[in-house]
Amino acid sequence: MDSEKEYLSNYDLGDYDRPSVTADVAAFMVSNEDKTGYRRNPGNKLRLLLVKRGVHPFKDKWALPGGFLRKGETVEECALREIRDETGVLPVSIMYVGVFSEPGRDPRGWVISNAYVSVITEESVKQAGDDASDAQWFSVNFDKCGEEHHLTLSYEDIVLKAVLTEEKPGFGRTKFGIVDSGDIAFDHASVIAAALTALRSKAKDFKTVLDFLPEKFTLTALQKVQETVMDVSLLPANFRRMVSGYVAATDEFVRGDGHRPARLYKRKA
Amino acid sequence: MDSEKEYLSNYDLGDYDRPSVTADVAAFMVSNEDKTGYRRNPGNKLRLLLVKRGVHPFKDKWALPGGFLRKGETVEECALREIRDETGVLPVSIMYVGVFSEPGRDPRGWVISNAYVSVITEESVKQAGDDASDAQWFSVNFDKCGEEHHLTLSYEDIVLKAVLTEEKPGFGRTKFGIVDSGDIAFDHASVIAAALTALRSKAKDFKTVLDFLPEKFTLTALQKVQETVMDVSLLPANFRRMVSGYVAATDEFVRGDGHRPARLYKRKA
DNA sequence: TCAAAAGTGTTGAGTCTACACCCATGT
DNA sequence: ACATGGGTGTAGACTCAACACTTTTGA
Repeated sequence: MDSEKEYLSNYDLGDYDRPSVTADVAAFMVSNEDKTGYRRNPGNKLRLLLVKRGVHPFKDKWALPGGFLRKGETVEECALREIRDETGVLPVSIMYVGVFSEPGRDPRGWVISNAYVSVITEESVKQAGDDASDAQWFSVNFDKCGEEHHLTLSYEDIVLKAVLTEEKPGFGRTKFGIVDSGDIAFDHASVIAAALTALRSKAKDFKTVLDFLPEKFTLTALQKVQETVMDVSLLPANFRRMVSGYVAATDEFVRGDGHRPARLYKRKA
Repeated sequence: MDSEKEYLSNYDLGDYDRPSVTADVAAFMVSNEDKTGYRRNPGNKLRLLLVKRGVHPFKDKWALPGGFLRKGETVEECALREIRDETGVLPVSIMYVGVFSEPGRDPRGWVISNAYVSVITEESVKQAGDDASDAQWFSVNFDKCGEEHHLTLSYEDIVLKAVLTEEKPGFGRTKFGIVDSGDIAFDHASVIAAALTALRSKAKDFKTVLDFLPEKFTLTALQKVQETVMDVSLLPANFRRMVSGYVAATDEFVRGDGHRPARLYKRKA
């Protein structure tokens, strides 16, 4: 058959040079920090999962969890597999960020990376247990100082400080150029910046914010999460009204905090 | 040196099976159709560039322009190269849509595709000339009928009708499943739907709409473009006020249309 | 003169922000 | 008693859709 012959002769994909493809995941969590005052509410911290590389290149540097795409799976399935292998939990939600294909971004050769943002609840991380000491949740700070963006990731005495520049490639999309990678492996400082920017943009929608929280939660907890992720400050009165369409009240309360008990809410159907 | 040895021995990318990577571009244009009435403004049509495949698979079917990623270029550079080769013009803007990696989406083997949306002015297309008869601008209709989405692409007597379902993969992102590909090659019906959805979402921003227009334009032309892209109807009075922050008036006017001359505007600095 | 489109003004409905205020609790 | 957070009410600012209206032209 002519069509079959031509198909096989003209479209042997083996003729072409092919890149390696990876999925890298920026997995975020909002952690309750210890109370500071004797009846103050706990502060929250935005945390990001990094793994210490055990092999070259970038041996002993910190990197986003990720790995090579396997035949028979989608890029998203690859991302989910990688994050499950690192944390033992399946993320509540996962969102595509973009593709990173600049030549030379990986010293091993021609590697293009697909970045994802993932949101994980603190609860499920605690349940899964923290077996691997080469995977840690770093607290995140990302601020704009003039033209430069400063990304600071810290875990105990480890502090990674990256300096980035914002590049507007014509369309709405924002890319980040690396001025100083701050000892973060590959171009992952740039990937983290893009992922966090995408997450902050999505976190204007309460549905995204709800993915950070367990089944039942107080409205103040919800507010603190949005404030932490987006790095803003909100008035409680207005926050409650805005969120009211997304949550349903339960008849349970949280007592014992030295003030009026807070009602627990859950996601609306 | 130990690190160098380990580097080379452990990270030979040739050990792994690798996919072929492509960039496909949904290039949109807004065309001025012939006037209907004797002093009516022209209607606009949203058009999409498709190319007729000359080889198997999907020989003689219509597909998005695109091609394989080459070593040493980014995915975006690949997309720009492909669209330039098909149209002879460089798009005003190009936006990343997403990655398509479902196994089996390409009968030639393991191929993952990166989709882009691109916006091209009618002017520049006319200048470049329409040499290749295997590349044509199809008018686009994309409507939601109950649960189904109908994508209709037509050029002269050629009509491609695809039927799609909307899949919400948890996050805000929308994916489209193919019920009937309507003789569109590969999974490009799904890619087109995703690209158009992304474009419509971006077209709420006037900066995106301005990319469809030449340097100087009337506010009514601008309004028609937004209405065409987003498939909505707007009140002129309100549109003018909303857009006023994005445009600057010139002292030129368009005369000879049987009504009051319209002032020409340009993009604001 | 008249239809068509260009362009301006205004009104009322709704939304958002900031603030004032009361409630309930554990120490 | 009182600090603390939970929770409600509301006045003023602001935004926006709808509509009324005037202007300018070519046929």
